[in-house]
Amino acid sequence: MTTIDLPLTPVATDGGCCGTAAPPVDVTEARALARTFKALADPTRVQLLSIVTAHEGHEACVCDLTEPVGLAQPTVSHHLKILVEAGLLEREQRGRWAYYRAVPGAVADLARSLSSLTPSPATASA
Amino acid sequence: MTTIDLPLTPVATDGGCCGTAAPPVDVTEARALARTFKALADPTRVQLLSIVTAHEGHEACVCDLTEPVGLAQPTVSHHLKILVEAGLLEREQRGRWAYYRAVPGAVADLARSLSSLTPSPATASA
DNA sequence: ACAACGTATCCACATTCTTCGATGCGTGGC
DNA sequence: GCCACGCATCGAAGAATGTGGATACGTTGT
Repeated sequence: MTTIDLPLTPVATDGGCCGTAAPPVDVTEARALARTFKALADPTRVQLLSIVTAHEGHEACVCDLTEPVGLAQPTVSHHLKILVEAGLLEREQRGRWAYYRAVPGAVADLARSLSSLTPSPATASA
Repeated sequence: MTTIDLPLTPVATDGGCCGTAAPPVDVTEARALARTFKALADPTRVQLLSIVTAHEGHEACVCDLTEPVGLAQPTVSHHLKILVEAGLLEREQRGRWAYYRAVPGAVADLARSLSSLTPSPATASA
């Protein structure tokens, strides 16, 4: 689990020799971003998210996912759990089946946060 | 180092019970995406990319990065190498120093690929 | 109640990752 | 030529992750 308690390594308000033009991301934000990226840092999970998204009604049960990724059912459940904990998928149990669905704005929000790491092509005229 | 040789698990042209509405990402594309996401799956690397981006002239040497992230120099070099191999940073050696710079379109392209995993908010009406 | 089915959890193993000290390589200054 | 400096590579230790068999849990049907 390692629920890190934020030692908060100093982000170096101003390091030393050169000076920063704009404040970089906070350490907490970096950790949050890394945790979400870690959920997508596995080919199987990228496939799962894609397959679920491409599925009819944007939802799929585990039985639909084991064959495409070619892994055992416990492994697929494990990966799905990671995606759910990352806020990328949400689980809904209907009857005997557990349907997984992509959280609507999650991926778009992640893409936005990702773009915030890079400078806007016009912001820095230098 | 397990340079996987593309066993290419079948992406299940049509799995079985439900049927897919649109073709999900290819296994090769999923692997490529996962590899790039893995480069950002560490808080230190997210910080490094952000710090380099926020730096004067969008470039920074290793000596500017060790203090902000609070890690030893070999560790920072290791993380930087991973970011370079992921195509997110590029290295340029000027004199004694190695300057790292963010590849201009890399992050934006990654954000675009990320958005391609989720259905466009207008593409899927029903 | 019992059996069958779909999923999640538990446990163990193999692989990978993160980290840093020691060291080697290339550059610049004397 | 020699030393100082910045950085990369090597090697190792500890932690985290991916994987699947065995199994428990909840639901459905008889």
